[in-house]
Amino acid sequence: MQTTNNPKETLYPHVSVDCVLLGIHDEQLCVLLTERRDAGTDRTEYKLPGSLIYETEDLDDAAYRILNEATGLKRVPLKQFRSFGSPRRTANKEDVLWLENASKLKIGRIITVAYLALCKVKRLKISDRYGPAQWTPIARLPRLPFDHEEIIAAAVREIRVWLDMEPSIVFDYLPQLFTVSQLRRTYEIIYNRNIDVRNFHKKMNSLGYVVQTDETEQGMPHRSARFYRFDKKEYHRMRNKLNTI
Amino acid sequence: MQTTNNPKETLYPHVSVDCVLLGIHDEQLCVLLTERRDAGTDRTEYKLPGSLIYETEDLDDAAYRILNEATGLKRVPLKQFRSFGSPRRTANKEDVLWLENASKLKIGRIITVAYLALCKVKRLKISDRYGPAQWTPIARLPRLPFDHEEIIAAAVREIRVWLDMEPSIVFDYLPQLFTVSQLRRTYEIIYNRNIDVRNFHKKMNSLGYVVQTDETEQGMPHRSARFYRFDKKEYHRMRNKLNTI
DNA sequence: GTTCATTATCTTACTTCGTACAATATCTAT
DNA sequence: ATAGATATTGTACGAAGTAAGATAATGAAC
Repeated sequence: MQTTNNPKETLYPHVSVDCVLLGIHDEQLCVLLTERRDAGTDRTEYKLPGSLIYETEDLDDAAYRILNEATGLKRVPLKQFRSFGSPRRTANKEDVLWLENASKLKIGRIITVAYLALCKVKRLKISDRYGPAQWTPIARLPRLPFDHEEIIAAAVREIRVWLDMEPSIVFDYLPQLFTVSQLRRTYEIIYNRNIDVRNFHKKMNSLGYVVQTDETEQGMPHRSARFYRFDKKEYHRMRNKLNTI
Repeated sequence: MQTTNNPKETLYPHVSVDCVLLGIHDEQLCVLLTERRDAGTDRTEYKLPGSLIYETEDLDDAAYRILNEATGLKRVPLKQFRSFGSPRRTANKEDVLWLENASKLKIGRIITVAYLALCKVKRLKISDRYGPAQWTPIARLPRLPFDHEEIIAAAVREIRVWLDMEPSIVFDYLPQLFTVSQLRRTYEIIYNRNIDVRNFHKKMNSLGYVVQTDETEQGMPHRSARFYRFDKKEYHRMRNKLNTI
């Protein structure tokens, strides 16, 4: 491990960015965890995808870099939602050793800026930086390093507020054409509560930016459902109108 | 200025906390700015109260320290609302020079975690750390260092969202006993729009946690207004009930 | 091909909340 | 007593959320 003889260095906190990438798999809200490659032990451990920021990198840029390294995606809406900087974050020596090993830096303390996204990944990429990634239900998280469990809990609370204020993020997540059921199930899983089918229909029709198509879902063992699409132009038109009042 | 010979040091970003302390003065939303003590020039310049975090200090603790240093207050609700870390924050050499002078550190880059509060200050304290502080209308800000103007703009947007979700913060700001007009004017100034007097009355009465007292405002050149008080217990009872649904 | 299970879609009634809007009451100063 | 100022109060409408029943379409089972 590379260290330095200058004891002053530990004065400076390190700054990292962690991404809480949420998705739905097997009807469950999941978070993308990456394998922590630890030469020392043979246990498989997981962590949030994240990294120390580069020397001249904006926080948002670091978040998009991490998103891309972990998933291959580029244009998913990412939201900064909180920074975590308790000195006790690095209380666990094992976590610090791992990070020093990975970063080749002497680590005294780390402040992390946490980002959040709702994203779909077709094939999980095995990136250069991270080991294999895995979608893990938030209800069944393994033990995680640092305060990653707290960060994930905060992200789950936050995405509900975000979705309330910016409904478009759910359409980045869904396919171009989707049924009312798909949209409703997505909401149900994110908010972890049941939504009345009929009222949801009415609500969706009243929005104005979710529009019918002529296509229907085929091959289902019941009445086929109509496909809808998200009208991005209309959405932004309505949103601008709101902001000018 | 104390520097170091180790060029590696510039690798590490510095981390600071800045506080956007909002208050109302002369019917205007104001932010508390502290004088930037700059030996070099004789201009008076202002900045947000803030400081580099101490070596083993939590972010929230740093924010409360800064609040206390700038105002003498201790228990005001403070909310972390965003971190700012663009490398261009330190594009202005003058700002960097000032900070290096003040901190006795070589500054390459600073990431700042911004906090927000609504607070009333009886007498502005002249702290050891800061020069004289001043309440400045957000509509008439002077030129500010770094990206402090952007931070303040974000804080003003944020406090409206915060107040929507946590109405209690406005009662920490008002006196124990307040009139409907005082409450309404506070809202009007924070949201920068007029609110119908009658509808506001009705709304306030429906809340349940704003209760009448028998006292009235005296010495006004018009009909005396009734004093109300904030029922903290009832507020938290209702809030807990909401969370369990 | 009739029935059944299942989901989709449409509808209606009720409640809650926000909003628009004007007259009367009370206090001080003169 | 009057003027000037602010406090207090009620009603009607429409929008949006909620609860709940009826009908439609489809594949599967028989």
